[in-house]
Formats: sequence, C-alpha cells, structure tokens
Amino acid sequence: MPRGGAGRIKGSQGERARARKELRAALLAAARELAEESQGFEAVTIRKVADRVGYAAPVVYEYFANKRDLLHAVVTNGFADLADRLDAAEPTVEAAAAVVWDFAVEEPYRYHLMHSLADVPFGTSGTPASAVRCFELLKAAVTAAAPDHFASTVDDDAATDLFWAQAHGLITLAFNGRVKGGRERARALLDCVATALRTPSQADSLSRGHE
Amino acid sequence: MPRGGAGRIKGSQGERARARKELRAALLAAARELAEESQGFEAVTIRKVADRVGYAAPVVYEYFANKRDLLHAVVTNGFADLADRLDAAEPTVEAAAAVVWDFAVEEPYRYHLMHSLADVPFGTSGTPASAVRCFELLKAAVTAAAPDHFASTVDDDAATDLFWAQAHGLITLAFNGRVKGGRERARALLDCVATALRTPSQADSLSRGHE
DNA sequence: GCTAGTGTCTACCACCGTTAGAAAACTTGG
DNA sequence: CCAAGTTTTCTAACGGTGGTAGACACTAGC
Repeated sequence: MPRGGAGRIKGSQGERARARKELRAALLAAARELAEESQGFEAVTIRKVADRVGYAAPVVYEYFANKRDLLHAVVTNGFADLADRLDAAEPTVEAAAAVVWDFAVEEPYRYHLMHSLADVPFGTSGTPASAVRCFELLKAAVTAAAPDHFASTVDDDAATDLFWAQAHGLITLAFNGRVKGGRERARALLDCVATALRTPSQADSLSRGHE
Repeated sequence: MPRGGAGRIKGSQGERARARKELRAALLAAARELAEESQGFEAVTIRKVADRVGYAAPVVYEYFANKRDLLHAVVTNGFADLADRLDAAEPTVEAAAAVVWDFAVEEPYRYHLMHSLADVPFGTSGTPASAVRCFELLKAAVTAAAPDHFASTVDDDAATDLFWAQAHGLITLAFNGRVKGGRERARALLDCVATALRTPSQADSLSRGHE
C-alpha cells in the first residue's frame, strides 16, 4: 500500500491517466527530496525512490526508461521551476541573479545536477524547452540592462552566456567553499557584477572583442 | 602478474617505499585514463582501476581508504598539474586563461571532477596545497593585469575569484553545449574577458561594489 | 633453513540498476 | 453479476558494484 501518494492507480481511462501523471510527479519529487536530504544524487537509488512513494522498485521503470532518464527528468523539471521563478521576477539582471542564487541555495543538489548531468545540451534540438525558456528570460533581463550597447553589436546571446557563466561559476565555487569571503561575499560579488552590467564601459568591453 | 607497472612490490625497505609510491601513482593514472576513455568517472570502478595496473581489486585499498579517497587524490593531483602549468606559463591573465582552458580540453572529466567533487573545500585547513597554489598563481596573473586599481582596494582575492568563476562557468557551459556559438565562441569570450580585465573601467566597476 | 611480516588473492557481503514473469486487482462488455 | 481481458504491481533473479575477511605465497633478515 502506497504511503506517499494518492493510492494505487485505478479507475476509468481518464482517471488512470491523471493518476499516472501524479505518480510520475511524485517519483520526481521523491528523487529530488532524497538528493537534498542525502546531500547528493549519488545516494539516490531506484529502490529508495520507489520506496518513498510506497511502491516496489520496478514501478519506476513504468515511468522512466532508466535511472539516467529519471535524472534527466529531474533536470528539465528543475529548469521549468527556474524559468517560472525568472518569469515571476522583475526583468532585471539583479533580480535574475537573485532568483538563480536563491534557487541554488534552496536546492543545491538539483541545481548542481542541472549543470553537471551530461547529455543535456542546449544548442541542439534535444534541448529541453524549459532550459531554452530560462535562457530567453535571462537574455531579456541582460538586454534590458544595457539596451543601447548590445542592440548594435548583435551580441545579446554572448552577453547572456557570459552573465550566466559568471553567475554559475560564482555559485559553484562559493558552494564548494572556494570563495575567500564565503557565500555572503560571493553573493555580494554577484550583485556587483549584475549592476556593473549597466555601466557603459563594461558593456563596451564585453562587446568589443567579438564582432 | 602486473601488466602496467614495475613488477610486484618487494626488496629492501627503501625500494619497497619507492615501489609503493609508484604503484599509487599508477593507480591514480589508471583512474584518470579510465575516466577520459569512458567519458566520465561513473564508469571508473575499483576493479577496473586495479585491473589496468595488473592487480586484483583489494590492492586499491592498500593505497586508498575507499573510492572517495581515490577520487579525492585524483582531484588534488589535478590541481597540482594545473598549478605546474600555470607556473610554467607567463603570469598574465590571457596565458592563465589559456592554461585553464587547455587543461579542460585535454582532460575534461578530471577537470569536471576537480570542481564537482564534494568535500574539497578551499578556505579551510583541509584545502589541498596544490589547489591553494593554483589560486595564488591565478591571483598573481590577475593582479599583474591591473595593479594600480586593485592594489588600493585590497581586493585581489575577490577579483581572482571573479575571474576564476567566469572562466569556470564559461568552460562548464561550453563543454555542455550551452554556449550559443559553440566552444570556439566560448574560448573567444574568455579571451575577451581576460583582456577586458586590463581596462581601467572594468577594474573600477569590479572593485567599486565592495569596499 | 627458519621465522616474521608483507603483499596479494579468492571468496564473500550487501546493495546497486535492471528484467522476467507471475499474481493480484481492476475495468469492461455482455 | 459474472467472465474476459487488461493493467498494475510484486517477487525473484542476474550481473556488477564498493568493500572486507581470511588464507596463501613470498621475501627479508637472521
């Protein structure tokens, strides 16, 4: 008997489809929670995930092809959540930076997985739509920060990449205890970078190198 | 009989100590090679590592407490190699950026492990000496790029953190196919960031936020 | 040659991802 | 309301994993 969810799957076709969706989501959530509790996805086990929602291990394979597929789903799910948050925030670099930072603080292991799981490319057609949404929302914020400078140099994409890279690098280093002043300092540095994007000189130097 | 190394361990105490050191290094190298060949450290197995140097699995535990310890050693080893390369290069940001980039290109999985393995902090006393050496060499390059601006604001450390974070973020994103123009573009952006560090306005904006 | 001690291996443990196949529960059509 | 057929779910198993125990072989030093 299931402990975590809405009971076994039964009912007419429509009900069953809904119940299946719910169970899938529950499995995803279980994997996520397990990772945060156990401080890492290495500890996330098919058996434990199934157990947490009150099922035996093989049920997982009714919803995901294999473990990699499950983790992949956790990642795209994470980008969807992040995109929702970016959407809800003001379209400014500072706000976007805050959203990304807070996300990493709240779910550090999911954040880490989102950026370390192989086979989740961005440029290709296999890119999750949620990830593309994240990039576009971030781009809107970056472009809004210095519209005059980037508009002419055609390089909103590069500026967004750079800003994302700076934020992600700072988060990675800070969360691994590699920034000298600790997390607070890293957070301050990120804010500093964000506001610096607004100054013309910075934007100039960014766009100078590649036209 | 060992395939990969210098024969079984025997001889007088001095010889034995040397042979043990060699075997330890061989195990480390085997783990590294296996990861690059198999495209990831998930595929690195105690048995495979031992096999590659011609031994049975339990030998590994004569040199490392457990798998985590082995990977930890791979990481500190990686920082030592990176530090050596930084030391050999010119003390400029451009050269430092090139060194880090090339390292990531040549051994992407070791590079990734160096930044993703938990329990390898920087600030604390448990920080590997090789990692500290990397940071100091990088700091020297960054400081040399804009000596007047950073000297007065006491923030060489922060500037180094930011540059390292930018480089690392760019590498991570680029190698996961997440930078719009591909790796070449990411490489160009990194160079652009490096040279931008030289312009006073950039240095100003960096140091402005935190005094 | 013998003794200590080191190096190394085989055999095993619990657990992992994953699959096969049977059993149970249910919907559906009459 | 019952039989047929579908779907859900489980137990059992396979090979491989990290890790340990204990036996065996060999070597150094006397």
